[in-house]
Parts: sequence; C-alpha cells; structure tokens
Amino acid sequence: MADHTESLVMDEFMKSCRAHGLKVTPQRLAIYKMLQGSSEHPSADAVYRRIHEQYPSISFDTVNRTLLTFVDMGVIDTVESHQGVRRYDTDTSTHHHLHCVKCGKIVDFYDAGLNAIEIPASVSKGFTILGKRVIISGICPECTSKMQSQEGH
Amino acid sequence: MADHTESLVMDEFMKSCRAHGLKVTPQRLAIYKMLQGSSEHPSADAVYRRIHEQYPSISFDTVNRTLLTFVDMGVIDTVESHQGVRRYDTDTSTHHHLHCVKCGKIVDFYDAGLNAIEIPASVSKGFTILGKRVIISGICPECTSKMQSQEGH
DNA sequence: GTTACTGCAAAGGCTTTGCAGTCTG
DNA sequence: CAGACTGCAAAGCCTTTGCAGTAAC
Repeated sequence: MADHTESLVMDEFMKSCRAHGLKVTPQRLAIYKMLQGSSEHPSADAVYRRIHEQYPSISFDTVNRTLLTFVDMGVIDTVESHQGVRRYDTDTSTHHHLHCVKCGKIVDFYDAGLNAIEIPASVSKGFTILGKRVIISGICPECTSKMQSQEGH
Repeated sequence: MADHTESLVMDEFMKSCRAHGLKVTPQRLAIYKMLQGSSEHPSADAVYRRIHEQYPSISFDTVNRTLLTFVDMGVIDTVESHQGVRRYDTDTSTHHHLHCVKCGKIVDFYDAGLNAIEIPASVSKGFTILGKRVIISGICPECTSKMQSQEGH
C-alpha cells in the first residue's frame, strides 16, 4: 500500500508538470521523490548532497534550478528567514514556524486557531492576501540546554 | 522640543553603547540618527547610500558592520524574508509584517489582538520564546493595480 | 524533429575576514 | 596609551546566467 500511495503521489506530480508545460525528467522525479517526507527545511545544497548519494551523476545546478521550478509550480515554498542560504518548505499547507535564533533550526507547527487569524481590514485594505503565518523566534530546547551547561561562562 | 527629544534619544543610544562596552564614534552616531524615523526596511546598501550623501567619507563596510553591531545591541532587528539581501527593521517593538511577493515591500502593522497570540504549550515545550510575529504574504495595492492594467496579458 | 532540460563553467552580488592606520576613553 | 573602530582590499559563498550537448514528447 505504501507503494501504491507513493505511485499516486508521483502520478499527480507528473500531471502537474505537464499542466505547467514542463517535461518529466528522471532528475525532477528523483528530486520530487526525495522531498516527499523530508520535514526539515533543506537548502539546495542539502538536497543536492542527499540526492547525490543515490544519483551521483546529478549536478548541483540541476537540483538548484529544479527547486526554483518547483516553487513556481507551487509544489514547495521558500522559507522566510533572517538571512543565510535559501531554504525550502515541502509543506505548502497553512502552518507556522518556530525559528531557533541560535542554530537556525525551523520547526513546523499546526494550530487551527492560528490559521484563523483575522487581519484588521484597515491594514489589509487593497492588499491581496495569499498566505498568513505566525513566526515564533526563540531558542530551541537543544540550544537552551547547551547554554545552561556553559552558564558559568 | 524636537531637538530636545532628539538629543534624549541620542543620549540613550550613547549610554547603550557604553553599557555594551562599545565606543561612541561619529559613524555610529550618524548611522543611528539616520535610522531614527526611517520606517522602510532598508538594506545595508540603502543605509550606506543615504548616509553617504551627508557623510561622504564613510565606507560601506563601516555601515554594514555597524548595522550588525546594532542588531547585537538590540537597537534594530533583521527582517525575515524569502531571500534577497539582508534588511533591517528599526522598530524593535512587537509588530507584524505584510510582505509583497511581487515587489518585496514590507509594511509594518500593529494589532494588539495579534500581539496576544497564544502558542499551544505542546509546541513551545522546551522552547524559549523571544518574539512572535504574524507574516501576511500577498500583493500590495500598487502591484495589484499594475497587474490589473496589464490584464489582457 | 522540436523544444526544453541538463551539466559545466563563468560571472555576479552580497557578506565576511584580515590588516594597518586612526580614534575613543 | 591601550583597545577598539574605520577604511580598504581580498576572499568566500551562494546564486544566476550562458551554452553546447542530450533527452523528452
């Protein structure tokens, strides 16, 4: 059944490519497949390194350009951040982020209440809203405990 | 009175420098003063170009490093974005952002209700929360009307 | 057979690092 | 005066662009 579900997902992806006038290539299939189920928010380089293990002939450029293409297609998003390399979000549904200011880790979280946030009409006037997200910045548990263990400075 | 208020602000800034063990230099004063009242979210280059007009001997590097120093001091923040050059936010109080995905413009907005957002304890567990922000992405009025005027494609 | 995609290479843009001279406290 | 800051230059990353060969349709 896992295989069945997986092939359905890939079928959908191939349809989406054709709908956008894009060709279905082995590289695109491999990258898309790899992104399924990756919940960390990888950079182009991270995707490249992982996919390169099982597909050594693929180039970084193809991975990089494919990710940008996927963003255009709407199958992934770019993550907002306080700078650094571009990172991608494989979950295009509405959700929220915790940003660790120490290690840069980004954790997804889901909350129906936050999804329902209302923007005051006065601020959204004339602005076409496409998405809403709550960003919590702070220090993740790992970094917090690291800091406590070096507390005496 | 404007002068009085202004010098108070500068006094506070100089105190803050000393509190952080930093020296008060003409460059830092000039940059800080320029940032007061700039509500667009400028890049290092934008700050440099503006300040260079009235302070031609200042270098880009100094501006760039000073802005990073100010972030460490906590007098400004970096803006979260979906890539591009680093931009700064001169307002360190809690507020929210509208991001135009077309032109990259970022508009501040204030809403007490949104400031009071509650994060589910299950997600914030172990995470030290430093700040919360709602990011609305969409298309600003200017870009919306541009798109409508070229509607016929 | 066309048209688009891949891989390689180079260029570009922003940020970071190193250092000598200069200035603040 | 000592330590820090500035300005200049170079190095580093990541991202973008250009092109010839190759693959999808």
